[in-house]
Amino acid sequence: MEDATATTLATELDGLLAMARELEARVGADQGVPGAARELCAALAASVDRAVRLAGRSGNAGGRASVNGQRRSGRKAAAAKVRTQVRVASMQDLGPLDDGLSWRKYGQKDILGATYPRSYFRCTHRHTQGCAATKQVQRATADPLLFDVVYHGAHTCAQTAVLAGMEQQQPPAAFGQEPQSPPEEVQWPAEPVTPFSFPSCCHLTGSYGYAAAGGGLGVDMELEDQLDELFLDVSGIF
DNA sequence: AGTATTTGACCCTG
DNA sequence: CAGGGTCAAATACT
Repeated sequence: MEDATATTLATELDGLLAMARELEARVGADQGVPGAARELCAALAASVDRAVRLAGRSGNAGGRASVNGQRRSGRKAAAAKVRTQVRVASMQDLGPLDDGLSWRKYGQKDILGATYPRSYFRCTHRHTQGCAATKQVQRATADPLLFDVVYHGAHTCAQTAVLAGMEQQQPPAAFGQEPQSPPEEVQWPAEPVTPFSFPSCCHLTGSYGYAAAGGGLGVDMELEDQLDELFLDVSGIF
């Protein structure tokens, strides 16, 4: 009975942890970020990490269920859903849309009630490494400059390993010790200062009301609430 | 030539 | 039944 819930929770936490690490990495790489923000991000990552441990991945919280050859037939436990709102200064697809990972657009749908269509992205290495991460990007109806980015699932590809690993205490020379050790390329756009394309044109938005979402995004999760608070907090510091 | 994007159709869920 | 998500073929771009 509670197995499904536990599994879902573990999956959610997994996604949270990934995002926390990413956020921490971003903040840590940015020189213009106040120390308080970094501290908060570090605390966030630590807290999430602790939560993950507390949850105990006794279930099969490894990741995706099973990749059947045909269509998905029993998508029971929803994958981790993490919503992020990002505002960009220009309508170009830079900054928040490029979170350091390789995304491939696989679809676009016009959403009822929304002015702008929703784009569907999935990890480029899905066929290569079985990375089941997907994300949806949609412009807010009210603010065309405001993007709603929803992450589904967690990255299992090499890029995520590097992304999460570079922020760990592991020395930069230990890159060859990835858990999965993919023989593929593990290289980035090679940003000297900011590994993440986070130029000075994008900011996390503090205004996080549902009014901007056009009613299309209804993620009823307590985790999201907490995320909202966290992002609000971080945004306030920025 | 290979890869990423676009676009329409199909299928599943609420 | 309507809306939303994914697939797959075609097209565009590098």
